[in-house]
Amino acid sequence: MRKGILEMCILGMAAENEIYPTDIINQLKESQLIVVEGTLYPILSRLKKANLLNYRWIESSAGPPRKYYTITEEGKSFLEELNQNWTQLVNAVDRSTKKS
Amino acid sequence: MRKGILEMCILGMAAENEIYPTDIINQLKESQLIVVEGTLYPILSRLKKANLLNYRWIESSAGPPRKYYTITEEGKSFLEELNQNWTQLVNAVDRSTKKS
DNA sequence: CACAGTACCTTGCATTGCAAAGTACCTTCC
DNA sequence: GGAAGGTACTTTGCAATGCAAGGTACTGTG
Repeated sequence: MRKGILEMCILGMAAENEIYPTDIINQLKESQLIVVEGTLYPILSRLKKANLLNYRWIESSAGPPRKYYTITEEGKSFLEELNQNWTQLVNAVDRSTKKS
Repeated sequence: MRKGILEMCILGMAAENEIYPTDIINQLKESQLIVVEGTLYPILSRLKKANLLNYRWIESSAGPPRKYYTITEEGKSFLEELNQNWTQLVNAVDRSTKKS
């Protein structure tokens, strides 16, 4: 019902820039969405397995290499769907709570 | 994280009118929030057990008696909290998706 | 080489939502 | 008055989601 909110945010980020997990967590935190590793990694694996994301290893200047994720074409259309669902949910909740 | 969206809607309804389950389902459906019995009844039991809702039996003019629910004082403050959480979530998702 | 820092991954649990099936009451109609 | 059908409430078992906690592995520094 209220499925895929985090997926939506993550796919959205990957749609804009090639991005790696720690960065995703930090960006979400900036937006006040606290997400931890144990939440994020399973989502990324799921999205990869579903062909919505791809990744490649890129070496870091300081530290171990990182998995940089990018969105696939399939991911883009799924993202649109999620965006629509989200908008509908917000509207529906709005209607249901603002009803005098 | 995105907890209590349905709870919020249901508590919100009970805060306005004494209401019974089938009515809740219908009103939510009008707002485009599809909720089925298997979802609703456990929530109502939970809210009752947590002292956020009360109910009383009222006989129907046609059919079996109904459980009419009302919100408690405790429920009202919890509802405010849920409303705040919801607003924050909407803002957070908004920030995270509309970036650049 | 030991240590600290960064990054990735897994396991097990609690919560949430749903499909499906079940129980009980009430009215209608023959 | 009893069968049928509608309304209402309830339970069970499953799938998905999010998280805490713990674990592995790579890299630079002293």
